[in-house]
Amino acid sequence: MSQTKFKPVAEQLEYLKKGVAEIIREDEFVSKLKRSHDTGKPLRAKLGVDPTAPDIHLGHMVVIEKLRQFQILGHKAVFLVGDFTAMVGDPTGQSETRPPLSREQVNANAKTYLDQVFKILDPKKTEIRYNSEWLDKLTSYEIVRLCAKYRVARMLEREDFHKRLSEQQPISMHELLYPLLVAYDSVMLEADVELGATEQKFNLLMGRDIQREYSQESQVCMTMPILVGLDGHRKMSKSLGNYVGITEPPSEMFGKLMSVPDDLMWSYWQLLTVLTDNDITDLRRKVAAGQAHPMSVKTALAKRIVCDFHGNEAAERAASEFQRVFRDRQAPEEAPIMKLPRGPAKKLTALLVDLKLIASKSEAERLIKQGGVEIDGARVDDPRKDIDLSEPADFLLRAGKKKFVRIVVE
RNA sequence: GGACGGGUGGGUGAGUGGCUAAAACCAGCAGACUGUAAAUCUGCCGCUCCUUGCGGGCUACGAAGGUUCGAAUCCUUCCCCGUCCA
Repeated sequence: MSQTKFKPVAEQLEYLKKGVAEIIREDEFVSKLKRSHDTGKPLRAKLGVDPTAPDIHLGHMVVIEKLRQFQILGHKAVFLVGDFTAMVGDPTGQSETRPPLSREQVNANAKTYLDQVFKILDPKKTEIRYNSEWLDKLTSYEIVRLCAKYRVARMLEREDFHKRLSEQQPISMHELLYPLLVAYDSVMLEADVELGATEQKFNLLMGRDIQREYSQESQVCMTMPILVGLDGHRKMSKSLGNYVGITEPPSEMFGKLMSVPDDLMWSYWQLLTVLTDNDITDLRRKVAAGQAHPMSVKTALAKRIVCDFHGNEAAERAASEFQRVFRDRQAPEEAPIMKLPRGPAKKLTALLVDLKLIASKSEAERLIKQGGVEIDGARVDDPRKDIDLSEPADFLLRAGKKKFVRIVVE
Protein backbone atom coordinates (compact mmCIF):
# COMPACT_ATOMS: atom_id res chain seq x y z
CA MET A 1 0.00 0.00 0.00
CA SER A 2 1.55 3.24 -1.09
CA GLN A 3 -0.14 5.92 0.95
CA THR A 4 2.10 8.59 -0.59
CA LYS A 5 0.86 8.13 -4.12
CA PHE A 6 -2.06 10.54 -3.85
CA LYS A 7 -2.32 14.07 -2.64
CA PRO A 8 -4.41 14.78 0.45
CA VAL A 9 -8.10 14.30 -0.10
CA ALA A 10 -9.04 17.90 0.65
CA GLU A 11 -6.56 19.17 -1.87
CA GLN A 12 -7.76 16.79 -4.55
CA LEU A 13 -11.35 17.70 -3.87
CA GLU A 14 -10.73 21.41 -4.21
CA TYR A 15 -8.86 20.92 -7.45
CA LEU A 16 -11.47 18.63 -8.96
CA LYS A 17 -14.39 20.83 -7.96
CA LYS A 18 -13.10 23.71 -10.03
CA GLY A 19 -15.73 24.75 -12.58
CA VAL A 20 -17.95 21.79 -11.80
CA ALA A 21 -21.71 22.29 -12.02
CA GLU A 22 -22.76 19.52 -9.70
CA ILE A 23 -21.39 16.49 -7.88
CA ILE A 24 -23.80 13.72 -6.98
CA ARG A 25 -23.15 12.97 -4.25
CA GLU A 26 -20.28 14.90 -2.84
CA ASP A 27 -20.11 12.89 0.37
CA GLU A 28 -19.75 9.70 -1.65
CA PHE A 29 -17.08 11.35 -3.72
CA VAL A 30 -15.14 12.27 -0.63
CA SER A 31 -15.26 8.75 0.70
CA LYS A 32 -14.19 7.32 -2.64
CA LEU A 33 -11.26 9.72 -2.71
CA LYS A 34 -10.40 8.80 0.84
CA ARG A 35 -10.49 5.10 0.12
CA SER A 36 -8.36 5.54 -2.95
CA HIS A 37 -5.90 7.62 -0.99
CA ASP A 38 -5.68 5.02 1.75
CA THR A 39 -5.43 1.96 -0.47
CA GLY A 40 -3.39 3.53 -3.26
CA LYS A 41 -5.91 2.36 -5.76
CA PRO A 42 -6.82 5.04 -8.29
CA LEU A 43 -10.42 5.98 -9.03
CA ARG A 44 -11.80 5.03 -12.40
CA ALA A 45 -13.12 8.19 -14.02
CA LYS A 46 -15.31 7.50 -17.00
CA LEU A 47 -16.01 9.87 -19.81
CA GLY A 48 -18.19 8.51 -22.56
CA VAL A 49 -18.32 10.21 -25.93
CA ASP A 50 -20.35 9.21 -28.92
CA PRO A 51 -18.47 9.78 -32.16
CA THR A 52 -21.42 11.31 -33.91
CA ALA A 53 -19.40 14.06 -35.56
CA PRO A 54 -16.06 13.67 -37.30
CA ASP A 55 -14.35 16.11 -35.02
CA ILE A 56 -14.73 17.77 -31.68
CA HIS A 57 -15.08 21.38 -30.71
CA LEU A 58 -14.41 23.57 -27.71
CA GLY A 59 -17.66 22.49 -26.11
CA HIS A 60 -16.30 18.98 -25.71
CA MET A 61 -13.11 20.29 -24.22
CA VAL A 62 -14.80 21.25 -20.98
CA VAL A 63 -15.27 17.66 -19.83
CA ILE A 64 -12.08 16.41 -21.40
CA GLU A 65 -10.19 19.05 -19.50
CA LYS A 66 -11.78 17.76 -16.32
CA LEU A 67 -10.83 14.21 -17.17
CA ARG A 68 -7.27 15.37 -17.60
CA GLN A 69 -7.37 16.77 -14.10
CA PHE A 70 -8.22 13.34 -12.75
CA GLN A 71 -5.36 11.99 -14.79
CA ILE A 72 -2.96 14.55 -13.41
CA LEU A 73 -3.88 13.53 -9.87
CA GLY A 74 -3.03 9.94 -10.68
CA HIS A 75 -6.50 8.55 -11.20
CA LYS A 76 -7.42 6.35 -14.11
CA ALA A 77 -8.93 8.22 -17.02
CA VAL A 78 -11.25 5.90 -18.88
CA PHE A 79 -12.16 7.32 -22.24
CA LEU A 80 -15.11 5.44 -23.62
CA VAL A 81 -15.84 5.64 -27.31
CA GLY A 82 -19.55 5.07 -27.69
CA ASP A 83 -19.26 3.41 -31.05
CA PHE A 84 -22.33 1.31 -30.39
CA THR A 85 -24.44 3.97 -28.70
CA ALA A 86 -23.61 6.40 -31.48
CA MET A 87 -25.63 4.17 -33.73
CA VAL A 88 -28.53 4.31 -31.32
CA GLY A 89 -28.42 8.06 -30.99
CA ASP A 90 -28.57 10.04 -27.78
CA PRO A 91 -31.98 11.65 -27.42
CA THR A 92 -30.63 14.14 -24.88
CA GLY A 93 -31.55 17.69 -25.69
CA GLN A 94 -33.07 16.68 -28.96
CA SER A 95 -36.40 18.13 -29.83
CA GLU A 96 -36.83 15.44 -32.40
CA THR A 97 -35.54 12.03 -33.31
CA ARG A 98 -32.03 12.04 -34.62
CA PRO A 99 -31.25 9.77 -37.56
CA PRO A 100 -28.96 6.95 -36.40
CA LEU A 101 -25.50 6.66 -37.91
CA SER A 102 -24.09 3.72 -39.80
CA ARG A 103 -21.24 1.69 -38.41
CA GLU A 104 -18.92 2.97 -41.13
CA GLN A 105 -19.58 6.58 -40.27
CA VAL A 106 -19.11 5.85 -36.61
CA ASN A 107 -15.80 4.06 -37.08
CA ALA A 108 -14.42 6.80 -39.26
CA ASN A 109 -15.45 9.42 -36.73
CA ALA A 110 -14.01 7.48 -33.82
CA LYS A 111 -10.54 7.43 -35.28
CA THR A 112 -10.28 11.17 -35.79
CA TYR A 113 -11.93 11.68 -32.44
CA LEU A 114 -9.13 9.97 -30.60
CA ASP A 115 -6.41 11.87 -32.43
CA GLN A 116 -7.97 15.08 -31.31
CA VAL A 117 -8.68 14.10 -27.74
CA PHE A 118 -5.06 13.26 -27.18
CA LYS A 119 -4.04 16.83 -27.69
CA ILE A 120 -5.30 17.18 -24.15
CA LEU A 121 -5.14 13.74 -22.57
CA ASP A 122 -1.98 11.72 -22.10
CA PRO A 123 -2.51 8.69 -24.34
CA LYS A 124 -0.18 6.52 -22.31
CA LYS A 125 -2.20 7.00 -19.16
CA THR A 126 -5.62 6.70 -20.70
CA GLU A 127 -7.68 3.56 -20.92
CA ILE A 128 -9.49 3.63 -24.23
CA ARG A 129 -12.54 1.45 -24.54
CA TYR A 130 -15.31 0.95 -27.08
CA ASN A 131 -18.75 0.03 -25.88
CA SER A 132 -19.34 -2.24 -28.86
CA GLU A 133 -16.99 -4.57 -26.96
CA TRP A 134 -19.87 -5.62 -24.76
CA LEU A 135 -22.98 -4.10 -26.29
CA ASP A 136 -22.48 -6.00 -29.55
CA LYS A 137 -22.55 -9.25 -27.62
CA LEU A 138 -25.67 -8.73 -25.57
CA THR A 139 -28.29 -11.30 -26.34
CA SER A 140 -31.93 -10.39 -26.72
CA TYR A 141 -32.52 -12.05 -23.40
CA GLU A 142 -29.92 -9.89 -21.69
CA ILE A 143 -31.37 -6.78 -23.24
CA VAL A 144 -34.79 -7.66 -21.96
CA ARG A 145 -33.30 -8.31 -18.54
CA LEU A 146 -31.66 -4.91 -18.63
CA CYS A 147 -34.91 -3.26 -19.64
CA ALA A 148 -36.64 -4.99 -16.77
CA LYS A 149 -34.49 -3.04 -14.35
CA TYR A 150 -36.04 0.32 -15.06
CA ARG A 151 -39.52 1.78 -15.18
CA VAL A 152 -41.11 3.54 -18.11
CA ALA A 153 -42.63 6.26 -15.96
CA ARG A 154 -39.20 7.11 -14.59
CA MET A 155 -37.72 7.09 -18.04
CA LEU A 156 -40.36 9.52 -19.22
CA GLU A 157 -39.45 11.88 -16.39
CA ARG A 158 -36.58 13.00 -18.56
CA GLU A 159 -37.13 16.54 -19.60
CA ASP A 160 -36.68 15.97 -23.30
CA PHE A 161 -39.00 12.95 -23.40
CA HIS A 162 -41.54 14.72 -21.30
CA LYS A 163 -41.41 17.78 -23.50
CA ARG A 164 -41.69 15.87 -26.71
CA LEU A 165 -44.57 13.88 -25.36
CA SER A 166 -46.54 16.96 -24.44
CA GLU A 167 -45.66 18.73 -27.67
CA GLN A 168 -46.82 15.78 -29.72
CA GLN A 169 -43.36 15.15 -31.11
CA PRO A 170 -42.35 11.60 -31.96
CA ILE A 171 -40.31 9.43 -29.61
CA SER A 172 -38.94 6.20 -30.98
CA MET A 173 -38.57 3.02 -28.96
CA HIS A 174 -34.83 2.83 -29.42
CA GLU A 175 -34.41 6.21 -27.83
CA LEU A 176 -35.67 4.80 -24.56
CA LEU A 177 -32.90 2.26 -24.74
CA TYR A 178 -30.10 4.77 -24.96
CA PRO A 179 -29.90 5.76 -21.29
CA LEU A 180 -30.00 2.11 -20.26
CA LEU A 181 -27.10 1.24 -22.52
CA VAL A 182 -25.02 4.13 -21.25
CA ALA A 183 -25.74 3.03 -17.71
CA TYR A 184 -24.71 -0.50 -18.58
CA ASP A 185 -21.40 0.88 -19.82
CA SER A 186 -20.72 2.09 -16.31
CA VAL A 187 -21.35 -1.40 -15.01
CA MET A 188 -18.92 -2.93 -17.47
CA LEU A 189 -16.28 -0.31 -16.77
CA GLU A 190 -16.81 -0.39 -13.02
CA ALA A 191 -16.75 3.38 -13.02
CA ASP A 192 -16.21 5.26 -9.77
CA VAL A 193 -16.96 8.61 -11.27
CA GLU A 194 -18.65 9.56 -14.49
CA LEU A 195 -18.12 12.92 -16.11
CA GLY A 196 -20.53 14.63 -18.41
CA ALA A 197 -22.19 17.85 -19.36
CA THR A 198 -25.15 18.93 -17.25
CA GLU A 199 -27.50 17.82 -20.01
CA GLN A 200 -26.17 14.30 -19.45
CA LYS A 201 -27.29 14.31 -15.85
CA PHE A 202 -30.16 11.93 -16.41
CA ASN A 203 -27.96 9.45 -18.23
CA LEU A 204 -25.28 9.67 -15.57
CA LEU A 205 -27.77 9.19 -12.76
CA MET A 206 -29.17 6.12 -14.41
CA GLY A 207 -25.71 4.63 -14.20
CA ARG A 208 -25.99 4.81 -10.41
CA ASP A 209 -29.25 2.89 -10.36
CA ILE A 210 -28.19 0.27 -12.83
CA GLN A 211 -24.85 -0.32 -11.18
CA ARG A 212 -26.71 -1.05 -7.95
CA GLU A 213 -28.94 -3.46 -9.84
CA TYR A 214 -25.79 -5.31 -10.86
CA SER A 215 -24.48 -5.26 -7.29
CA GLN A 216 -21.88 -2.58 -7.82
CA GLU A 217 -21.17 0.51 -5.82
CA SER A 218 -22.81 3.50 -7.46
CA GLN A 219 -20.67 5.89 -9.38
CA VAL A 220 -20.40 9.55 -8.51
CA CYS A 221 -21.77 11.85 -11.17
CA MET A 222 -19.87 14.98 -11.95
CA THR A 223 -21.47 17.39 -14.36
CA MET A 224 -19.87 20.30 -16.14
CA PRO A 225 -21.67 23.38 -17.41
CA ILE A 226 -22.51 23.46 -21.07
CA LEU A 227 -20.45 25.82 -23.14
CA VAL A 228 -22.62 28.35 -24.90
CA GLY A 229 -21.90 28.66 -28.61
CA LEU A 230 -20.74 31.66 -30.60
CA ASP A 231 -24.28 32.91 -31.02
CA GLY A 232 -24.40 33.55 -27.30
CA HIS A 233 -27.63 31.67 -26.78
CA ARG A 234 -27.59 28.02 -27.66
CA LYS A 235 -25.14 25.36 -26.64
CA MET A 236 -22.12 25.00 -28.83
CA SER A 237 -22.72 22.32 -31.39
CA LYS A 238 -21.61 21.42 -34.82
CA SER A 239 -25.10 21.10 -36.19
CA LEU A 240 -26.03 24.56 -34.99
CA GLY A 241 -22.94 25.96 -36.67
CA ASN A 242 -21.99 28.03 -33.64
CA TYR A 243 -18.85 26.12 -32.79
CA VAL A 244 -15.09 26.33 -32.85
CA GLY A 245 -13.55 23.06 -34.01
CA ILE A 246 -10.24 22.22 -32.44
CA THR A 247 -8.68 21.26 -35.75
CA GLU A 248 -9.60 24.52 -37.39
CA PRO A 249 -6.75 26.64 -38.67
CA PRO A 250 -5.43 29.25 -36.21
CA SER A 251 -6.82 32.28 -38.01
CA GLU A 252 -10.27 30.76 -38.28
CA MET A 253 -10.24 29.78 -34.64
CA PHE A 254 -9.08 33.21 -33.62
CA GLY A 255 -11.70 35.01 -35.69
CA LYS A 256 -14.47 32.84 -34.35
CA LEU A 257 -13.40 33.45 -30.78
CA MET A 258 -13.42 37.18 -31.43
CA SER A 259 -17.02 36.88 -32.52
CA VAL A 260 -18.03 35.61 -29.10
CA PRO A 261 -20.33 38.22 -27.57
CA ASP A 262 -18.49 40.28 -24.98
CA ASP A 263 -20.69 39.10 -22.14
CA LEU A 264 -20.12 35.48 -22.96
CA MET A 265 -16.35 35.57 -22.91
CA TRP A 266 -16.26 35.26 -19.14
CA SER A 267 -17.65 31.78 -19.27
CA TYR A 268 -15.04 30.89 -21.88
CA TRP A 269 -12.36 32.14 -19.56
CA GLN A 270 -13.77 29.99 -16.82
CA LEU A 271 -14.31 26.75 -18.66
CA LEU A 272 -11.51 26.76 -21.18
CA THR A 273 -8.51 28.29 -19.48
CA VAL A 274 -6.44 27.51 -16.42
CA LEU A 275 -7.17 30.84 -14.81
CA THR A 276 -8.65 30.62 -11.34
CA ASP A 277 -11.97 32.13 -10.49
CA ASN A 278 -10.15 34.86 -8.63
CA ASP A 279 -8.13 35.84 -11.69
CA ILE A 280 -11.25 36.02 -13.79
CA THR A 281 -13.20 38.07 -11.30
CA ASP A 282 -10.27 40.41 -11.28
CA LEU A 283 -10.25 40.82 -15.05
CA ARG A 284 -13.94 41.36 -15.02
CA ARG A 285 -13.71 44.09 -12.46
CA LYS A 286 -11.08 45.87 -14.49
CA VAL A 287 -13.24 45.84 -17.60
CA ALA A 288 -16.24 47.08 -15.66
CA ALA A 289 -14.16 49.89 -14.21
CA GLY A 290 -12.85 50.84 -17.63
CA GLN A 291 -9.28 49.91 -16.73
CA ALA A 292 -9.14 47.14 -19.30
CA HIS A 293 -10.62 47.07 -22.76
CA PRO A 294 -13.09 44.26 -23.50
CA MET A 295 -11.52 43.76 -26.88
CA SER A 296 -8.04 43.31 -25.53
CA VAL A 297 -9.31 40.91 -22.91
CA LYS A 298 -11.05 38.96 -25.63
CA THR A 299 -7.92 39.03 -27.75
CA ALA A 300 -5.99 37.54 -24.84
CA LEU A 301 -8.59 34.80 -24.52
CA ALA A 302 -8.50 33.97 -28.21
CA LYS A 303 -4.71 33.85 -28.23
CA ARG A 304 -4.66 31.58 -25.25
CA ILE A 305 -7.04 29.07 -26.74
CA VAL A 306 -5.42 29.10 -30.17
CA CYS A 307 -2.11 28.56 -28.40
CA ASP A 308 -3.45 25.40 -26.73
CA PHE A 309 -4.04 23.77 -30.07
CA HIS A 310 -1.56 25.36 -32.43
CA GLY A 311 1.24 26.75 -30.29
CA ASN A 312 2.27 30.21 -29.34
CA GLU A 313 3.73 31.33 -32.64
CA ALA A 314 0.62 30.50 -34.61
CA ALA A 315 -1.50 32.28 -32.03
CA GLU A 316 0.52 35.47 -32.32
CA ARG A 317 0.38 35.35 -36.07
CA ALA A 318 -3.38 34.82 -36.05
CA ALA A 319 -3.80 37.78 -33.71
CA SER A 320 -1.80 40.20 -35.84
CA GLU A 321 -3.46 39.01 -39.01
CA PHE A 322 -6.84 39.58 -37.43
CA GLN A 323 -5.94 43.14 -36.51
CA ARG A 324 -4.65 43.79 -39.96
CA VAL A 325 -7.73 42.55 -41.79
CA PHE A 326 -10.57 43.48 -39.49
CA ARG A 327 -9.38 46.43 -37.46
CA ASP A 328 -7.17 48.11 -40.05
CA ARG A 329 -9.18 46.80 -42.97
CA GLN A 330 -6.20 45.82 -44.98
CA ALA A 331 -5.71 42.86 -47.21
CA PRO A 332 -4.43 39.74 -45.53
CA GLU A 333 -0.75 39.00 -45.91
CA GLU A 334 -1.46 35.79 -47.64
CA ALA A 335 -4.57 35.08 -49.62
CA PRO A 336 -5.18 31.77 -51.32
CA ILE A 337 -4.09 31.94 -54.94
CA MET A 338 -6.38 30.83 -57.72
CA LYS A 339 -4.86 30.43 -61.13
CA LEU A 340 -7.02 30.93 -64.17
CA PRO A 341 -6.26 30.21 -67.80
CA ARG A 342 -6.49 33.08 -70.24
CA GLY A 343 -9.75 33.32 -72.07
CA PRO A 344 -12.62 35.57 -73.05
CA ALA A 345 -13.87 38.19 -70.62
CA LYS A 346 -16.22 36.91 -67.96
CA LYS A 347 -18.92 38.51 -65.88
CA LEU A 348 -17.82 39.17 -62.34
CA THR A 349 -20.90 37.39 -61.00
CA ALA A 350 -20.09 34.31 -63.03
CA LEU A 351 -16.49 34.43 -61.89
CA LEU A 352 -17.48 34.57 -58.23
CA VAL A 353 -19.66 31.51 -58.70
CA ASP A 354 -17.02 29.62 -60.71
CA LEU A 355 -14.49 30.24 -57.96
CA LYS A 356 -17.04 28.90 -55.48
CA LEU A 357 -16.79 32.09 -53.48
CA ILE A 358 -20.52 32.58 -53.84
CA ALA A 359 -23.21 29.96 -54.21
CA SER A 360 -25.33 31.50 -56.94
CA LYS A 361 -25.31 34.35 -59.42
CA SER A 362 -28.29 35.97 -57.77
CA GLU A 363 -26.43 36.04 -54.53
CA ALA A 364 -23.29 37.38 -56.21
CA GLU A 365 -25.28 40.17 -57.78
CA ARG A 366 -26.78 41.02 -54.43
CA LEU A 367 -23.39 41.09 -52.78
CA ILE A 368 -22.00 43.44 -55.40
CA LYS A 369 -24.99 45.76 -55.17
CA GLN A 370 -24.51 45.88 -51.43
CA GLY A 371 -20.90 46.90 -51.82
CA GLY A 372 -19.35 43.70 -50.54
CA VAL A 373 -16.99 43.03 -53.44
CA GLU A 374 -13.62 44.66 -53.98
CA ILE A 375 -10.88 44.29 -56.55
CA ASP A 376 -7.46 45.39 -55.34
CA GLY A 377 -9.11 47.34 -52.57
CA ALA A 378 -11.50 49.23 -54.83
CA ARG A 379 -15.18 48.57 -54.37
CA VAL A 380 -17.03 47.25 -57.39
CA ASP A 381 -20.59 48.48 -57.68
CA ASP A 382 -21.56 47.34 -61.14
CA PRO A 383 -22.99 43.83 -60.98
CA ARG A 384 -22.57 43.50 -64.74
CA LYS A 385 -18.89 44.24 -64.74
CA ASP A 386 -16.81 42.09 -67.08
CA ILE A 387 -13.46 40.81 -65.97
CA ASP A 388 -10.81 40.78 -68.67
CA LEU A 389 -9.07 37.43 -68.76
CA SER A 390 -7.34 37.83 -72.10
CA GLU A 391 -4.08 39.20 -70.69
CA PRO A 392 -1.93 37.90 -67.87
CA ALA A 393 -3.05 39.61 -64.69
CA ASP A 394 -2.77 39.45 -60.94
CA PHE A 395 -5.30 41.01 -58.61
CA LEU A 396 -6.81 40.59 -55.19
CA LEU A 397 -10.51 39.80 -55.10
CA ARG A 398 -12.53 40.27 -51.97
CA ALA A 399 -16.00 38.82 -51.64
CA GLY A 400 -17.70 39.73 -48.41
CA LYS A 401 -15.98 40.34 -45.13
CA LYS A 402 -13.87 37.27 -44.87
CA LYS A 403 -13.18 35.88 -48.30
CA PHE A 404 -10.03 36.99 -50.09
CA VAL A 405 -8.57 35.36 -53.16
CA ARG A 406 -5.61 36.36 -55.26
CA ILE A 407 -6.47 35.78 -58.89
CA VAL A 408 -3.62 35.05 -61.24
CA VAL A 409 -4.33 34.93 -64.96
CA GLU A 410 -1.59 33.14 -66.80
C1' G B 1 -57.97 -1.54 -36.18
C1' G B 2 -61.25 3.13 -35.12
C1' A B 3 -62.03 8.55 -34.16
C1' C B 4 -59.78 13.19 -34.37
C1' G B 5 -55.70 16.80 -35.27
C1' G B 6 -51.40 17.95 -38.18
C1' G B 7 -47.27 18.07 -42.39
C1' U B 8 -45.55 25.69 -45.26
C1' G B 9 -38.97 28.55 -47.20
C1' G B 10 -32.24 26.84 -43.05
C1' G B 11 -35.47 27.06 -38.13
C1' U B 12 -40.04 28.67 -35.36
C1' G B 13 -44.60 29.85 -37.45
C1' A B 14 -48.82 33.06 -40.18
C1' G B 15 -51.69 32.28 -44.30
C1' U B 16 -58.03 28.58 -46.03
C1' G B 17 -59.16 30.30 -54.12
C1' G B 18 -56.28 35.62 -57.14
C1' C B 19 -53.38 41.72 -54.02
C1' U B 20 -48.41 35.28 -52.02
C1' A B 21 -41.65 33.98 -53.93
C1' A B 22 -45.54 33.30 -49.56
C1' A B 23 -46.54 37.77 -42.83
C1' A B 24 -43.62 37.87 -38.44
C1' C B 25 -39.53 36.31 -35.75
C1' C B 26 -34.66 33.68 -35.54
C1' A B 27 -30.47 32.30 -38.20
C1' G B 28 -27.48 33.94 -42.50
C1' C B 29 -25.27 37.94 -45.65
C1' A B 30 -23.92 43.15 -46.68
C1' G B 31 -23.41 48.33 -45.34
C1' A B 32 -22.82 52.11 -41.54
C1' C B 33 -20.76 52.85 -36.89
C1' U B 34 -17.12 50.93 -33.45
C1' G B 35 -13.30 48.56 -29.77
C1' U B 36 -13.60 42.87 -32.81
C1' A B 37 -16.15 38.42 -37.26
C1' A B 38 -18.97 42.04 -29.91
C1' A B 39 -23.26 45.39 -29.42
C1' U B 40 -26.44 48.77 -32.16
C1' C B 41 -28.82 50.69 -36.64
C1' U B 42 -30.15 50.01 -41.94
C1' G B 43 -30.72 46.96 -46.07
C1' C B 44 -30.76 42.12 -48.39
C1' C B 45 -32.20 37.19 -47.87
C1' G B 46 -35.45 30.69 -54.13
C1' C B 47 -33.00 30.06 -59.04
C1' U B 48 -32.17 32.14 -63.69
C1' C B 49 -32.11 35.61 -68.16
C1' C B 50 -31.43 40.13 -70.10
C1' U B 51 -32.79 45.74 -72.55
C1' U B 52 -30.92 45.81 -64.35
C1' G B 53 -36.83 47.00 -64.76
C1' C B 54 -41.30 48.45 -58.68
C1' G B 55 -38.73 43.54 -66.00
C1' G B 56 -39.21 38.32 -68.12
C1' G B 57 -38.94 33.01 -67.26
C1' C B 58 -38.69 28.80 -64.02
C1' U B 59 -39.14 26.21 -59.39
C1' A B 60 -41.51 26.08 -54.31
C1' C B 61 -46.01 25.17 -49.28
C1' G B 62 -45.39 16.01 -47.45
C1' A B 63 -46.22 12.95 -52.65
C1' A B 64 -49.14 12.00 -56.94
C1' G B 65 -53.40 13.11 -59.56
C1' G B 66 -57.95 16.25 -60.22
C1' U B 67 -61.49 20.75 -60.08
C1' U B 68 -60.72 25.96 -61.70
C1' C B 69 -59.38 31.36 -66.11
C1' G B 70 -56.42 30.95 -61.45
C1' A B 71 -54.65 26.48 -55.67
C1' A B 72 -50.19 26.55 -50.22
C1' U B 73 -55.48 27.28 -49.93
C1' C B 74 -61.09 22.96 -52.75
C1' C B 75 -61.50 17.30 -54.10
C1' U B 76 -59.27 12.10 -54.46
C1' U B 77 -55.56 8.59 -53.31
C1' C B 78 -51.04 7.69 -50.94
C1' C B 79 -46.90 8.62 -47.36
C1' C B 80 -45.44 10.54 -42.59
C1' C B 81 -46.34 12.51 -37.40
C1' G B 82 -49.29 13.12 -32.97
C1' U B 83 -53.60 12.53 -29.46
C1' C B 84 -57.49 9.54 -27.67
C1' C B 85 -59.97 4.69 -27.90
C1' A B 86 -59.06 -0.69 -28.63
